[in-house]
Amino acid sequence: MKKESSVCNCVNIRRAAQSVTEIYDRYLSESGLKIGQFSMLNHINAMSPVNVSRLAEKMRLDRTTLVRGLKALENEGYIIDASEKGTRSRSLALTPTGEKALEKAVPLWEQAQKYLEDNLGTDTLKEFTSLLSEIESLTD
Amino acid sequence: MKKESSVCNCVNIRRAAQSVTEIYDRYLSESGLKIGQFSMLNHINAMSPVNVSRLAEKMRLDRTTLVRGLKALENEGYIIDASEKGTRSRSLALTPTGEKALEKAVPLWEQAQKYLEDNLGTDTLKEFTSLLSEIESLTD
DNA sequence: TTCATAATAGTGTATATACACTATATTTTC
DNA sequence: GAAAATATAGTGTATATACACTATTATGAA
Repeated sequence: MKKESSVCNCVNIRRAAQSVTEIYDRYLSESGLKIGQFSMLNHINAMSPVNVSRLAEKMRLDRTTLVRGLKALENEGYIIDASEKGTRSRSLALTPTGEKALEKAVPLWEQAQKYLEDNLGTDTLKEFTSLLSEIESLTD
Repeated sequence: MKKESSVCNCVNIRRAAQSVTEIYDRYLSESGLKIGQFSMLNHINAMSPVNVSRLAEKMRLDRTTLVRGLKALENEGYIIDASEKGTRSRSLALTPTGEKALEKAVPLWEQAQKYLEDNLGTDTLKEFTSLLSEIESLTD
């Protein structure tokens, strides 16, 4: 009982993205992070201290998407905002707890990356990445 | 100022899926439908009368995802549930309003399909589709 | 220095997605 | 026919995503 692709390219890529998300989340599950949270922590780690707008720009996500995602990370104690009261721009950075979670997650993320590379083949994955980049550029 | 791909394959495909969604939603905007709603209406049209479980299976979406999406379509008067009171299984079908919306949306969706084909090239799009299918099969 | 403009952050609302769980109808089996 | 098993639907909660809008700080110009 083979499942056919949809005729709709949009539905197809959305389903594939969901599958990949599922794979990454499964690998990351031990760390307690979802791939989106891993990505946020990773970027904050590299950019700290960073404000929401710069982070959103770098991650190419809408700023308001990030506002919500960051809230969960703050509640879990993975990040802090070191900006002074009365100032507008935030100063986000990892807490030691956040650093630990990230350290634990990195090798799991690498396993997920390897899984995809092993299953698609290095060259295919490269082509695929290139195509994704091309597609993304359609809406710039 | 070229934007690099992320090293993370998951982030990359999620962004690309978002871009494609944006393209389709823009083409569909005149119809008042989002691509997800278009897809639901399309499937219901082809399968009616249909219950939520069979629809979810066909669309390869979680059933509970659909429950929420269908609510909006019902509120807008695009679909009705013709099942009798006290029964469990639903009997979903388009209303005349839903049919009109779908008819209006189909050519817009075709334009979006064409846009993607024109911009990626027919062969590339075919390869891409095949890759997406392969990726989706990783989580079966 | 004040007032207009920029930058920055956050909320409300909407769609998209799934998992764990509950609730009820339907079917099967003894 | 009653109990067990299965099918079906729905809710609560969580993440992911963006747009329209509001609010407030920071900056630049007159």
